[in-house]
Amino acid sequence: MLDERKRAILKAVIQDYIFTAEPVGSRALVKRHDIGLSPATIRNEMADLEEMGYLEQPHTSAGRIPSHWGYRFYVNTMMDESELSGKDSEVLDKLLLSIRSSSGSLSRDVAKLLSSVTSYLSLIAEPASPSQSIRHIDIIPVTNTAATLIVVLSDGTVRHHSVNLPQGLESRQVRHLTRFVNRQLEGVTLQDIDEKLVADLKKDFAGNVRLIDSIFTIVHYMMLTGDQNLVIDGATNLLNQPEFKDVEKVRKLLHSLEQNDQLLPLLQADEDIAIKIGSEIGVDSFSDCSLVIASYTRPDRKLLFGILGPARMEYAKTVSLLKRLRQHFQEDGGMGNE
Amino acid sequence: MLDERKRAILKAVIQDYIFTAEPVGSRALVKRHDIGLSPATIRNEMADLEEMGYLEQPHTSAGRIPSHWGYRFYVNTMMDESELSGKDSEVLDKLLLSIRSSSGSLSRDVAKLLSSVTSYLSLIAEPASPSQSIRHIDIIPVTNTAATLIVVLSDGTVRHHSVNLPQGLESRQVRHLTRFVNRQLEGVTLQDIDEKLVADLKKDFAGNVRLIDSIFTIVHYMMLTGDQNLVIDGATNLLNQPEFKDVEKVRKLLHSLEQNDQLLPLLQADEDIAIKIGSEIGVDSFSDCSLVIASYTRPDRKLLFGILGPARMEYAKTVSLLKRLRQHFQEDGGMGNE
DNA sequence: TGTTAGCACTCTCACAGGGTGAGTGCTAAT
DNA sequence: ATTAGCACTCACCCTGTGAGAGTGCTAACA
Repeated sequence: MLDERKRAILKAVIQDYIFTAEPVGSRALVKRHDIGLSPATIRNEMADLEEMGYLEQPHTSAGRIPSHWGYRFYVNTMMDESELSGKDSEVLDKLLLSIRSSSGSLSRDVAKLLSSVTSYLSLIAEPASPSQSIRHIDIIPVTNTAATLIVVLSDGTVRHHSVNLPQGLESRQVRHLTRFVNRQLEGVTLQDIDEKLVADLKKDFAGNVRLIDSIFTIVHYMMLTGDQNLVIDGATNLLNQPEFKDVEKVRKLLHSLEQNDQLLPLLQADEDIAIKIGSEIGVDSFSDCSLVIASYTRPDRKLLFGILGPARMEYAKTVSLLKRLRQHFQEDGGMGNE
Repeated sequence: MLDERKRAILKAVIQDYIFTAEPVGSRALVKRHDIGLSPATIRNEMADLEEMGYLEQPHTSAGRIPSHWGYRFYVNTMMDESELSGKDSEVLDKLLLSIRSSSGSLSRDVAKLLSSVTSYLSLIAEPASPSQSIRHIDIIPVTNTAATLIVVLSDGTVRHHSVNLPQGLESRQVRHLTRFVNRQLEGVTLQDIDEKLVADLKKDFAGNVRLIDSIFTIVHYMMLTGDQNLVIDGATNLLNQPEFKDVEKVRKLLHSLEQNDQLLPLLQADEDIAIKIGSEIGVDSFSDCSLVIASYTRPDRKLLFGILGPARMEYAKTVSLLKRLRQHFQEDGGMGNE
C-alpha cells in the first residue's frame, strides 16, 4: 500500500515534526536526512501522502505535518522501540532508587518521576476493583458521637470515612459491633455486598442497626469511586509545549483534568500498553493530545499509568520508558513502602 | 492622613477596578459614581493618591489601578463586609445541602463549592498537628511479606502506609506486635515520638525489632507531611481572569501549585481569617494574586481553607463567604460523614 | 518513465506608519 | 478650591509592504 520510499519519507516527516514542532518542508527534509532525492521529488511524494491522509498542510505554502492517521500508522508499523538513551536510562535509575528510599506515597513519587523524565503530564491511579475482598474493618471512636470507619481491602489499600455514632453508645458496644462486622464481612468481595446481604446482617445483629446502614453506604461508595487515588503531575510540562501557547486550550485541558472521576476510565485498556491518539482518547479537549497507558498488576496491588502529551509525542521513548518501569516493578517488587 | 474625599475616590477606583479589570479614568469615575465633582478635580486627587502610593498608572495616558498598598488600605479600613447577595446565599445553601448528603470526601466537596461560588481557586488542607495523639494502630498483613500499617489520630484522621514484613512472620506474632505497639503508643502525641522513645520500645519488645523502626519512620513521616490531604480546585477559574491571559504566568502559577508541600504553610495564620495581598503571600509566582485564608477547628477535626484569586479580588464577598461557611460548620457540626 | 531544475505563485509573519480614542497634566478663568 | 479647555501621550487597531519559506506546475533530462 505504501512503497518503501513513501514509508521512509513519512517516517522522516514524523520524526522531524516530533522534534521541531514546525511544519516540515521538502528542502528541510532532504537536508536533515540523506535520502538521495531532490526536494522536488519529495514534494511529489508528500502530495501523494497528503492525498492518502497521512499528512496535512496547515496552509498552502507551509510544510507538512502528520495527521492523526499518520501518527497511528507510524505507531503501528514503523516505530522502532529504541532502548532508552544512556542519559535517560541513568536518570531513570537514579530516580527509581530515590523512590525506593522515599517515605512519600508511591503514586505521587511515580507520577513525579514519569512527568520529569518525559516532560509530559502523568497520571497514576490505583483503582478499586470490585473483585477485591474485605480484609479488615475497624471502627475507632473519636468523640462521643463520631467515629472513623476504616476498611482494608485484600490488595492492601485502605479507605476510611467518618461516621456518626448514636448518642450514648459505649465503647464495649463499638467493640462488639466491630467484631461482628468483621466476622460477617471478612473475605467478602465488594461486588457481593448488596441489599440482601445488608438485610441479612441487620437481622443477625443484636444491636444498633443504623450503624450497619452507614457501613454499607460507605463500602458501596468505595466501590464506585476509585478516583481517591488519582494523582496527576507535570501539568506545567504541557504548557511548555508550543501547541499550548493558547490560553483557551489550556483552560479546556485543565478543566477536563479537574473532572477526575472522568479520567479513570481513560486509563483502562485491554493491552498491557496502549496508545490513544487524538480523538481516540474520547475527550474533546484532549483531541490534540496523545495518551499512552500502561497497567501494572501484582497480587497486592494494581496501578494504572498514563502519559498525556501532545499528539507530537515521542512515542518510542514514552513506550520504552513505561516498559522499563513495569519491568522494574515486576522483577523485584521494588515498590518498597508506600 | 487621607481626607474623606480621597478615601471615597480611592474606594470608588478600587471597586470599579475589581469589577472591570480595566484601568479607571477620571471621566469614567464621575460617570459611574455620583460624586459632585468634575473629572479635572478627580484627576488632581488621583495624582495625589498615586504620589501617596495607593494608585498606579500602567502608562502615562491610561487610567489608574490600585496598588497592592491600595488594596491593603481598602481591606483594612474601608471594606464593608456586606452580607452575601441573596442569589449567592441561595446557591451556597443549596450546595451545602448537597454536600451533607454526598458520600464523597469532605475536602473535595468543600473545595468544589468554594471554587464554584467564588470563581477563584480554592485550597483545602487537613493538617497533621504534632499535638495530635495516636488513638489506634493497626497492622494488617496483606501478603506474606507486606502489610499495611494504619494509624488513627485523635482527630479522627487516618494515615496508612505499607510496610515490608520479615519473611516467615506468623500472624500470631503480628497480632502480638500490634497489641504491644498499641499499648505503648496509644495516647502519645506525635511530637513526643523521638529517638529515645523508640529505643525504649525496642528494649521492651521481645520480638522483631526492625518493624518498630519501620513504624517509627512512618509516624515520623506523618508528622512532617500534612500535604496528604491538600485539595485544590478551580484552577481553571483563574484562567478566566483577564490577568492570566499570559501563558507564561499561568505556567509559573501552576508550577507553584504543584509543589504542594510548599503550599501548606501558606494556609497557616494567627487570625481566624487573614488576607494576604501580592508579595505578602511570600511566593513569587503569586505576586499578582491575593490569598484569603480561614481555619476551622473542632475537637475532632481541623480544616484550613484558602481562596486564591487575582489581587483584584472581591474581598468583601470572599470574606463573608468564608465567615458564613465557618458559621455553618460550627453551629451544627454539619460535616456529616467524610 | 521517473527525476530534477526552474519559476511563478501563495501564504504567513514581522514590522512600520498613520489614525483613533481614552486619558492625562497644565494653565487660566471662575 | 474648582473647573473648562487644550495640547500632549500612549496603547491599540488597521493597513500595507517586504522577506522568507514552501508549494505546484511545467518542461527538460537520463
